[in-house]
Amino acid sequence: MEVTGHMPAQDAPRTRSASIWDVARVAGVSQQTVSRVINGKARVSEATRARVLQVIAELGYRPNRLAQALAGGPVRSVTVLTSDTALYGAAATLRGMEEAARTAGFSVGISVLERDSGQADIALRLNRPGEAAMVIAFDDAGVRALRALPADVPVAAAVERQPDDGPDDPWQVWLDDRAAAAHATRYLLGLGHRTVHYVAIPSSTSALPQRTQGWHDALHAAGRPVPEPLPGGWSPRSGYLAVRSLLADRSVTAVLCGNDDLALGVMRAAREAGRDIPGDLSVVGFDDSPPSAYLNPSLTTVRLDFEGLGRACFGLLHRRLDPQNAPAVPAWSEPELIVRESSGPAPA
Amino acid sequence: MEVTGHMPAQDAPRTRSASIWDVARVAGVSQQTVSRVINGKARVSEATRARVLQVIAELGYRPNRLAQALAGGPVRSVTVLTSDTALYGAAATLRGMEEAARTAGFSVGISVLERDSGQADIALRLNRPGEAAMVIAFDDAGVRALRALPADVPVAAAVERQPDDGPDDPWQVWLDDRAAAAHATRYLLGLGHRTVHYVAIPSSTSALPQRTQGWHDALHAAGRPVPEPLPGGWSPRSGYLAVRSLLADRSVTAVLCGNDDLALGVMRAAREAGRDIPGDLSVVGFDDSPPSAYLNPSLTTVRLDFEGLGRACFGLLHRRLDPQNAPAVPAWSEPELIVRESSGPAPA
DNA sequence: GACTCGGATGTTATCGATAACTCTTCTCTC
DNA sequence: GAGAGAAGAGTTATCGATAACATCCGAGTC
Repeated sequence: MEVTGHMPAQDAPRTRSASIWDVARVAGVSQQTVSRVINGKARVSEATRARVLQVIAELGYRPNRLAQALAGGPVRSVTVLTSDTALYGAAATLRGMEEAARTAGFSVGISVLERDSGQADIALRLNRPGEAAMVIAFDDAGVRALRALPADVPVAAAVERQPDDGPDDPWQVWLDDRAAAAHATRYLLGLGHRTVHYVAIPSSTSALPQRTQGWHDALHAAGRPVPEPLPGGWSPRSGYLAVRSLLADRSVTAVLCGNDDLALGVMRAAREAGRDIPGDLSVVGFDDSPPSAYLNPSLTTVRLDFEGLGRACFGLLHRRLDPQNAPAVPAWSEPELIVRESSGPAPA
Repeated sequence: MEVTGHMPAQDAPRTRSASIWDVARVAGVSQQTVSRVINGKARVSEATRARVLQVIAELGYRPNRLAQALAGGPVRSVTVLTSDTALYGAAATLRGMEEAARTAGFSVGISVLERDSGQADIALRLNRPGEAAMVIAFDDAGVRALRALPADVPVAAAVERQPDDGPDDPWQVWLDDRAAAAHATRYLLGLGHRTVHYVAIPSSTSALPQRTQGWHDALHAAGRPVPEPLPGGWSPRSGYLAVRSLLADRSVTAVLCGNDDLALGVMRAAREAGRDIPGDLSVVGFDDSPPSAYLNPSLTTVRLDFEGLGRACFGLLHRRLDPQNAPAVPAWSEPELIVRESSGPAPA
């Protein structure tokens, strides 16, 4: 049997909670007045407001969000579209979004994008046409979802790439991982490494990803040889496979990885190849995921403020939905290189 | 043809997507008939059904979930209440729940419980009174939320503890980590360790947690000394702090940890204490979180099927909501000890 | 042929809210 | 003192669906 709401009042359990009508009846006013009190939009006399608020408290009344939304009330719910939440970046961004949204009184929906999810069903993931959405578009699936969203959906997105081509989309936030990658690369060069190899995460665009670009620029600017980037996936295993054959070459002394998981795989490959870290080989990751400080050796990595990014993304959406009242978009931290044990001077 | 009553506005903006009325008008039937076709509950002639379906396709009509829910339609949305999703167990369970729910056509809401969130506001996290919920109750906050939910909320929960006291709640799923902890303990004893120390995760109940219990039982049954469990938190740091002073004692040769993060901290403490793993000290974790296979040394741990648990939890909820049509609750895997490099024979 | 029966549909009420409009009162000008 | 404004509160329409009830009509029964 399905759960229905159309129960006759007689034998309905008393559990059904108070509606705006109940409040109105008890308070001796019209339900519209109750609505006014709730929303604080229109003017209500102080006496009436107090009475209504008291009745609301007594009855434990709480507005039905569905009804509010249906009636065209202010948007108070967001759906987050994200791909694989097993990845640290996406998961942390989601946490930031959820926290900010919840704090602002929004309810948060979540819908995970399959790698092969078609564009057609994206809109179906929203509870109603025009519902607000946030997209975590760090990978291809996310970017496609963002593109596939109908134009009438108010959306804000956390994206991987700094859009330096095409018109700026004011409803996007990103981390400057291009500068961060360049910084990490210069750090390694500064330790005396002749060049730096790079294991890349999958790109979300056809263009050169920002991290790859930053790494490339730094090498180029320093006049160092630029090796071919090694294509990796998201997992430790893919990092392991990407560098396994490379590490036999002792001239490879520094590896920058597109994320910490790749670095984990690279460190294992190094162990198996008999390379000492950081004596023989320096490894630097990206993300500063929770385990990285406790790895053996602990991982030098670029800390990325995904949670802050997520909060900012919601802040942006909030302003888009309600420019008048939404608070300023919170700032998030710049990427920061965290130096730990896995990196050191180039071998003599 | 004349339609009375709920006639949609003539001059509605074109941007608004099709409603059931639009479909009805184009198909030349009443909106109730469209509703019948959508829900397939009542009988509709084959010709009419075909025509309506065609119009639905043409107009790209999709039912508004909010309106359906408000009108008392079948429940098609769930809110997941969970505490800190930064923890692997909760995050993986959430993934399983989301996947299963999405596959079944449910929309998924998520609300993260703060450590100190009061009981009063739990019901406020649901979009309407009586909305379905799932609770990830692996810790104290989750358990309290589960208790605080009003009785009229259809809920299923993933809990930490096997309820062997009190009446069985048929709407709960759990992993048998008691048996798993016992198994892991026996494994270590079998390697020749005199006893096994245990670093505990925080308890979700006042009673002895299942993992602690299983560890205790195994030691007791083998007639070994039972050391005091070491209270840990959830983080690597807490594991590090919990055992730092202990490891000076060379008679401590085996440590079982309540989760992999604790194990990570324990391994670092061991490194600093100059203890070799697994030569001097065996470390076993719990969860089989993604990095554990790539740690140095790779971590022996108990694999827990959190995703399967999450899927099962949704399956249970689905059956609760719709006993007639919901598919069978999917099975999930038993805990399994994954032996890797971090454990070995007791030192001579 | 009147009557019942049940399948196929249409009509109306309802869910719980908001928006737009209306209706009273007062107060303030001139 | 009459009309303009504005505050405070009520009425009605509407959002997009489902449930309950009403209606229509052809087939079978006696």
